[in-house]
Amino acid sequence: MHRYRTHTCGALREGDIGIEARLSGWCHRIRDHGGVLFIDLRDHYGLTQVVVDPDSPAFKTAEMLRSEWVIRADGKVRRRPDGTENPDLPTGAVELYARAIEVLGPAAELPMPVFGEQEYPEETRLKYRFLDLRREHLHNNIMKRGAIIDSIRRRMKAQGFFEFQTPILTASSPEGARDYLVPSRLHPGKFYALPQAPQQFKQLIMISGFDRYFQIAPCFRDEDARADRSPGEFYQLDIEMSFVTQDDVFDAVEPVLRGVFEEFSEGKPVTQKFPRIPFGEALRKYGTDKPDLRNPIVMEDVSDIFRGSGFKIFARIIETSPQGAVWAIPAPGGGSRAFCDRMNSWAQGEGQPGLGYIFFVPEGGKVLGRGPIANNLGPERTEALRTRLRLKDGDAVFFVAGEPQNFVKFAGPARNKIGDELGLIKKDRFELCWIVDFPMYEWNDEEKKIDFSHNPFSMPNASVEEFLALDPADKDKILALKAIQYDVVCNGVELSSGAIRNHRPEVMKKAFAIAGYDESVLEQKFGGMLHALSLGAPPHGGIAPGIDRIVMLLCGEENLREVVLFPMNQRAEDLMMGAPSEATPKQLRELHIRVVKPGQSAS
RNA sequence: GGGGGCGUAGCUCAGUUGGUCAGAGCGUCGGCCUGUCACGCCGAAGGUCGCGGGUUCGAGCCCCGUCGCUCCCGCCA
Repeated sequence: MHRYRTHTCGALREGDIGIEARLSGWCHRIRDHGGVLFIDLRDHYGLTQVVVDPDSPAFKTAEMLRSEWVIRADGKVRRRPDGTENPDLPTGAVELYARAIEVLGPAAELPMPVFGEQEYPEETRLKYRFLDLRREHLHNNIMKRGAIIDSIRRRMKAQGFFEFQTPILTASSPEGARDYLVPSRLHPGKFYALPQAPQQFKQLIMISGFDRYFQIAPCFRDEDARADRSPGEFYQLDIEMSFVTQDDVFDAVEPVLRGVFEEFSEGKPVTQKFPRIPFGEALRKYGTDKPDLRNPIVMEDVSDIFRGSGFKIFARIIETSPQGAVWAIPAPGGGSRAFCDRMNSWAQGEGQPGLGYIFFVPEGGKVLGRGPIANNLGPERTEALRTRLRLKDGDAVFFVAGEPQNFVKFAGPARNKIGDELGLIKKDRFELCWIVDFPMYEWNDEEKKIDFSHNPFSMPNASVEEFLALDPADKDKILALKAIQYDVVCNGVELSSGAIRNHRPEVMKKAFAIAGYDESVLEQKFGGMLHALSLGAPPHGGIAPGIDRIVMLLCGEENLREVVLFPMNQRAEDLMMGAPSEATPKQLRELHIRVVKPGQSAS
């Protein structure tokens, strides 16, 4: 007989009745009836009930056992007595009638229980992550994560992609995040950077003559966390292809994403053909470049209705500012003063002056708009609004006004809030889309200069000749320029960003010049890359969907920590391992490093 | 760096206008219990009400500061 087990705790069935079995696992739950004692023995595979009678030689040991002790139990598999079967358990028809129990790993009193679903503070859960991971919920999430990654690999390989490994100790990459630095022992005063993404490497792999690269790649960024953004490190499905257009990238990636979502969505519908929404349209309709398409609300510009109207606040905004506009957020079913007032106070809580509204009620066979805006706007214009937005009695419409570039930051959340409050969001589905035609540049109003809008390594959507001919002074033309860059969005979560790369050194130099960077800056920071591009680079492009976010969505979680094995807390600390920690003087000496803490003097 | 929310037993939380307000459930420990599977019953331990200061005859409750957790903004694909 094996030292520890003949079966796992999820294995025994009716067909095993009568055999001698040996199980090892954790004491999940112990029920002591004085005479007879039940132990739910748990391992990775499942749960089996172990029964110990007073006349069993194991009884004395069994009485000492506590939750989460690791034991080995030997005995005969027998049918549970009539009426005591547990249909909720795959092993529920049988039990192990214990003859011998060996304690393999006793447990001190637990800081948090494994049994049960009681919520525990994040801090405790992270410090004792191994206990939390024993719990069914997290355990399942992590296993699902592994299965999702397996599926992604399988799908990528089936499409002719090949997995490469890229360095972890490297130099800074083109993304704009803060780097994690690693001091060099051999080169005093010099540092490696951990890759923010294998961006330059994957491009170099294409320049090296390979094709269809992918990697489940660790990425390191020293930036602050969010619920959907891990501090420090995360994983991307990093992809790059040569001789491709944007359509080729979409054709390669869309089936992988759709396939993996369908495989793990547990029956929830998944978008079959991802719509392609231009960046500008996304802002206009949804107020964000990562729209949640489960929310049916589509905003509309209704400036013309307010222009010169009796509602002076909006009329004046449209008159006085060349960009001034009024957008309508239709709210089907929101047609009550109580709801509109509630949204108004929500807006004020968000730091807005308020959220204007009209709500529609039936009166004398007609539908009338109510509220201060309707009163000032007059019945004709109110009716024009209502028909344009296809609203009926019992509905409402909210307004955001000002310059769109300023109010979209509020309009998007308002659309989400209204959709959420009114129950309009079709949960239980995965709505994916591409966001395309990102602007290449944007205006930096603080520094009064043109900046890269996103990744400076994207190809501008113009011919080489056109682009090189751009006059840096022609601000409007430059700001109207699009990059061949795209995002994938699912349920309002940005999964990924990608681009056709700028593989022409002269275009790259021009692109940086427009953003005000001297050629020497480019040479200094990306000289290696530039040089590589000048020695025969294929047109290439790719994308890098966030693995953690995909898993989070498919597990139905709101926080990445629920799908990462050993996550750090929001302040980028590993409470279990105690990272970061101070280095010893010897380590620092070898690295030629002297630590100056905030408030200390360098001397 | 900034803003919001939270902080009472190991955990989840209650605690009224400032006046028996140091409480419940779960967990832990002890006792009883031969068919439970959220076992049941009895009992016990467990608290600087995050910390510091202030107002008050009196503070878990009000005020100021501070720390921690969390969500968001900045930042970041």
